Formats: sequence, C-alpha cells, structure tokens
Amino acid sequence: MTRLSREDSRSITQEKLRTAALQEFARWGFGGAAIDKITESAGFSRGAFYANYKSKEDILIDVLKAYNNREIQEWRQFLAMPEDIETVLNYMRESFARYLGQADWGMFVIEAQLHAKRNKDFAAKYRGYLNEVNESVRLMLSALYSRAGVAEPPNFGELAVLLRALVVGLSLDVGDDSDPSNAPDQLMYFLKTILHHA
Amino acid sequence: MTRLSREDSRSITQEKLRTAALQEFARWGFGGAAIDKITESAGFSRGAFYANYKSKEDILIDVLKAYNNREIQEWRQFLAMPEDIETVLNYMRESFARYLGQADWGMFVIEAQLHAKRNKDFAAKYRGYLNEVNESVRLMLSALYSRAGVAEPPNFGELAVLLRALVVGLSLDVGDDSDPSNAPDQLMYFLKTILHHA
Amino acid sequence: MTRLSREDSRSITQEKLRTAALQEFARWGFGGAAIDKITESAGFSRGAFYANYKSKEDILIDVLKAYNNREIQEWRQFLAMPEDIETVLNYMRESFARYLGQADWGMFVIEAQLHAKRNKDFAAKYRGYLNEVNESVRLMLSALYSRAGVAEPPNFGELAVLLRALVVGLSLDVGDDSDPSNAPDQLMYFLKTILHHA
Amino acid sequence: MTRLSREDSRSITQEKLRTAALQEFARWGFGGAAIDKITESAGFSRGAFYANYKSKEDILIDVLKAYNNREIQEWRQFLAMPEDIETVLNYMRESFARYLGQADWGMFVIEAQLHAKRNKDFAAKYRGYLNEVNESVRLMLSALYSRAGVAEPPNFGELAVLLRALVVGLSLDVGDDSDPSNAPDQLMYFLKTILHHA
DNA sequence: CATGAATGAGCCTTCATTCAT
DNA sequence: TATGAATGAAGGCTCATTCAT
Repeated sequence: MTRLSREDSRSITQEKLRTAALQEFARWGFGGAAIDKITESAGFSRGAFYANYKSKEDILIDVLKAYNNREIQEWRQFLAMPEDIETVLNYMRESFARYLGQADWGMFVIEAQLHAKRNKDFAAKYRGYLNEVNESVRLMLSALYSRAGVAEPPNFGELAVLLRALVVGLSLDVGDDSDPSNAPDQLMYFLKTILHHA
Repeated sequence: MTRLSREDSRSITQEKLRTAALQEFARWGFGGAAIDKITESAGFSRGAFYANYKSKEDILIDVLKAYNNREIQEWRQFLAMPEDIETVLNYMRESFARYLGQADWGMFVIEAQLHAKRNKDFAAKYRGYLNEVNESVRLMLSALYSRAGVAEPPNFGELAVLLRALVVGLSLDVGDDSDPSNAPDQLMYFLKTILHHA
Repeated sequence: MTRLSREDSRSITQEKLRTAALQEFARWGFGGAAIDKITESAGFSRGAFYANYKSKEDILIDVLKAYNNREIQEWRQFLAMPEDIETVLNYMRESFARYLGQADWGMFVIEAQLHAKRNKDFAAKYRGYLNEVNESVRLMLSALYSRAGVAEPPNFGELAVLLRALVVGLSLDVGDDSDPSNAPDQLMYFLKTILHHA
Repeated sequence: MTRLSREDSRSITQEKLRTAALQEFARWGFGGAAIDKITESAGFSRGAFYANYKSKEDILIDVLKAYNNREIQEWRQFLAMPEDIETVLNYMRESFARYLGQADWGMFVIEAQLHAKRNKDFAAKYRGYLNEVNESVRLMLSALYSRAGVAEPPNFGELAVLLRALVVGLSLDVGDDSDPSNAPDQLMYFLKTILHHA
C-alpha cells in the first residue's frame, strides 16, 4: 500500500477545497462566502486553507481555472467530432441543461464576474478567462452554423455575446427551485431562431 | 422663504438615502454595501438611516418599490400612445440604452435577485416585484407584436422571460466601462429577429 | 369646561412618565430601559420626555422621590394609629405582600441601588433616599416591639438592616411568576422569631 | 522550558477571561458589561473572546458554572468533616465574610439572576444552577442543626430560602465601600436566632 | 502539511440626547 | 409644551488572515 506523494496529497486537498469553494461562492457570493465554511465542508481546518492558498481570491482564481479548463476541454472534444446538426443541437441542449441544472457552476461564474466588477486587480486576471470562454462559445456557434449549412451572419461576433448573456440571465432566474424551468428549451429556441433567420 | 415641513423633509431625506443606496447596492451588492457609506454619500449620519428605515433590507425593498414604480409608470405611459412600430422600437432602444447605460438600476436589480436567492423571507417580498415586472415586459412585447401587425407566437410567454434574461445578462457584461458596448443594438437585433421569425 | 393650567398639565404628563419609567426600570434596569419605550408606553413622544426631564437619571430620581414619599406617608399614617400587635403584624404582612406582589416598586428600588453602585454622582443623591427609608423601617420595627410589649434588643439597629436585606433578597427571588411564593409568610416568620427571641 | 500545549493555553485563556468577566458583570451588570472591556482587562483582543465563547451569555454561563462548582466543592469538603458546632459556625462566618467581602461573586450572582428574569432562554439554564445552590444551602443548614443537636423545624425548607435571600440582600447593601460593614455578624445573628428559636 | 488560537478591522444596530419646527 | 428628525458614541459579533505548535 503506497502512501501518497506530497504532491498528490496536496492536489487532493486542493480539489476538495475547490469543490467546497465552488459551492460556497455560488451560494453566498465572494464576499459572503466564509473560508471557515469552505474548509469545514471540505473536511479541513482553517490552517489547511492557508497552507494551500494565499487568500480567498486565490482560490477563486484556482476554481475558475480548473473548472473552466474542464468545461472547455469537453466542448473541444465534442466539437472535434463531425456530427450532424441534430446531434450538435442535442448535445448543446444537454450541455445547457447540465449547466443550468446544477446551477453551482453558473452561479459561481456570475459571482466571479461580480467580483471582477468590484476589484480592478482581479478583473485583470479574470479577463483571461473571459477571452477563453468567448472564444469557445464562438467556436461552438461557428460549428453550429457550418453544420447547419448556413453562412455566418455579419453580426456573428455579437451573437456569441448574446448567447452568453442569455445563459447568464437564465442562470440567475433559475434556481427558485420550485419549478424545473424550461430554460434549456428557451435557449434552443433562441439558437434555432437565429439559425433560421440567417 | 418657507422652511420644509416635517413630512417633506422626511421624504427628501429618504429620496437621498434611496439614491445613495441604489448606487451602493449596485456597486457592492447587498452584503457588501455598508450603511455608513450609504448615509455618508447621502450626506447624513448613521442614525438618520435608522430613523427612516428599520434595517438594510428595509431600504432594499423601498428602493425596489420606488424605482420599479417609476419604471413601470414610464412604460405604461408610453404604451398608452398609439405609435407606429418604428417609434416603438426606437423608444425601446432608448429605454434599453438608458437602463444599461446608467447600469446602476440594472445591477441593483441583479443584486436584489441574488439577495432573494439567499434569503427566504426577502424572496417572498421580492416575488411581488417580479410579477409586476414580468407583466410589464409581457405588455410591452405584446404591444410590439400588435403594432408590427404580427401574430403572437405560441411561445409568447417565454419570449418575455428570454428578453428579461437577455437584459440581465447584458447588464452583467456591460460596465467594464472601457468600451461603450453596443448592448442596446444587440437587444434590438434580438427583437427584430423574433418579430420576423414569427 | 376649564382647561388645565400649564402646571397641572405638566404634572399629569410627569405622572404618566413616572409610572411608565417605574415599570421600565423595574423590568429592564436603568441601563436597559429605553427612553423611547417609556415615552411610548406613557403615550408621548421622545420630545415630551426631554421637555420634562433633563436626562434618564433625572426621571430615575423623580420616580424614587415621588414613590418613596407615598410609601413613607402610608407607613407614617398607619404607625400613628395605636393599634394592637396583631393588627400591626397583619398590616405589615399585607404591606410586604403588596410590595413583593407587584414587584415593580421592589425591583425599581433594587435597580436604583445598582445604579448608585455604578455612579458616584447618583450615589450621593441616592443616599438621602436611603436614610429616609432606613429611618422608616426603624420606626416600624420600633412600633412593633413596643406594641408587642418587648424591649428592643441591643442590636436593634442591625435588625432593620437585616429586614431590609431580606425584603430585597426576596424581591429578587420572587417574580419567577410561576408559583405565588410565600415570601410574605417568610418575612412574618422572621419578624415573629426575632420578637420571641428577645 | 516546555511551551504550553494547545489545550492548556486555551484553558488558561478562558480562566483569564472568566476572571475578567466575573468582575465586569459584577460591576456593570450583564447588559452594561462590554466584551471589549472584558478582553482588554484579560489581556486579549476582541477576537480571542469569540474564539472561546459563542456569545456574551455563553461566558456568563461558563463563569456561573465554574465558580459555582468551586464554591460547592468547598462547602462539601468542609461538611464532610465532623466538626463541632462552634467550628461550623466559625467556618460559615468566614465563608460569608469572604463571599460578601470580595463582593464580586455575590454581585455577579445577582446580575445573573437579573438576566434570568429578563431572558426566558437563559432562565431555563439558570434554573439548574439555582437548584444546586439551594440544595447546598439546605445541606449546610441541615449540618448546622444536626451538629447543634437541634431538630429541624417544620419550615426548614423555607429557612434556606430566607438565608439565601439575606445573603443576596446584604450583598446589595454592602459595597458602598465606605464602611467595613458587619454583614457577616448579622448573618451569624440570624443563624443563631433560628437555632435557638427551634 | 495541518491545526487552531489570536488578531483587529469592519459592520449592523441601538439609543441618549439635541434641536428646528 | 410637544413633536420627531438627526446625531454620533458605543457595543455585539463576523471573518480574513497570521503564526506558534
């Protein structure tokens, strides 16, 4: 039975902290999230946190990077496959549903964005993440148009912005918990509309 | 030179506090807004706040009501006039621009929504405001379709949700201050698309 | 229908304020009593209070004087009558019962005493009241002994102190509301014991 | 030179806080005592307090328990010894003198009682302490009677109440600092009287 | 690495008091 | 005389962060 190497143990701790932080930030916002709650729900003590991260903002950045990488990774993998338009739309629908359904990641991103609005230093670091996401969304939309056999409209760049705004806006609406919400359907309606409109 | 009556003086104070609170909430969120900052920026002392409001949440509600009333009032006034579709679209564009431009009101609403997500008691009170807004947006969209001579599509109710989500999402994006943002144009594009698509 | 003179109106207001203050001080202590609660429960506004009293301590003193005068007046009146020992004991029993039963006056005195312990300036004024009470208690005890046909013991002066201490101590115990408490009986037992012991 | 273990360090801190709190509560009452003053006089910062206690009431309870345990422990130890009546009376005299002399503990108990009168939740917890004390006083009185070779009178249970009321009442009187007060003597007089009276 | 005791800035709220009406 | 708007000191409590163990 081999022990974990220092590095592995460290990265396991960090992953647990990240998971807990994602939840806490999503639920209570950056300012409202308490480090004690994060470490406690991760099964550690206060000290473990500061052994792994310099500050609260530090773990915000780490969560943003780690989860964003996974998200983008997934998209890229999917887009690499030459599926037909129906499959693509279905995949996107599921993707949205997951995104809006678990809510945590969506809300976390919103809170990160809010923190960026309030904090110049963080805003600079956040910008990098934003560009990656925008690029990914653009890629996805582009794939959509090409597989639908439709030419990209002149305002194509803005469509990506619109799409992301929609997802963000729906994220905020969803989460009243009561009704399941048909937000994914609404997003699909939006996509189909702009595709046909072209 | 007549002095102000008690009542007038009180309502002027409250208006000043509301203005300051709107800004502070929009900028720092409900949890992050400091009452001291609100009163200071309104030109009062800490105590004046509590002479007028029972708590921080109390003024949140008051701001929500007061501004929402004005917003809806304005919409209703406009919709009462039998303008042609171009005028309506222009008005909406300006309306959006103002809404997104001053940013404060948009961000304030988002922060109120976030607070509602975190606070059951407030959520109950917030629901009332939400219904009014949704109704107003629906009215506006309805007017749009009728003046464009276009029949309302079957998913009409969801369009209002989409539209509000878009506004919210764009509100969050805008405000990076640097570029003027053509968010209003994007909203108009969305409106025209769904109108034509019908 | 004649209007009230300035002075009468003023003294009515003060009496209402005194009644309310007595209760509030008794229930919440000097520090814990809120002037707003006092004025409100007296049916006035904050301002009325300061039109009649210079400060919170000011009304404390006024209540102390006014009620103490009544109390002592009553005692003196009774002691002037040449009743037999049984009647005197019965009267004292009733007196104690009333004192401990309504609790307010007893607790008020305790709170006044506590305030004196914490505040040198007030302590000086309080001393005057204390002397009067001690003198009255001594008179009452003296009457008791003489009417019982018993000579006052050498430590007579200390008995008054003991008696007052007992009343104060029982005042603090009583008031758990649940059981009626036989504190008056206990006081009578004490009196009879020292009488027989002599 | 070994440093203190975590646990020791923690309990030393708490003991210091308890000592400071006892004084502060005794002097200013529960409401009037400031946590800042307590921690400062204990040599700590505000935060140290909340690292050790959940609230102001929390330390009130802790002080009550800790000191009460010591007090009762002492009594029990003494009562276990089969001394003659003179020794017992002398011990009690000293005990009273110490209790009334340091004043703090006596006043603290009074303030705790007052807080219980004003606070239902605390009252419930306080009741437990009260029962223990009453039981201890009863034991002590019982020992007194048995060693004096005197049968317990029918109202024996009430005598314990009277005794405690006396101590409380005298506690409040004493502390005017000026004169040394012969309160202990008065208590002894009371004890002897009821013993002889039997 | 991890623990948890301690720090201290910051925040919401209460309340005695003042003063213009 | 009474009203109530405004002041500002004070206090309970939270929490990011530091550091000795």
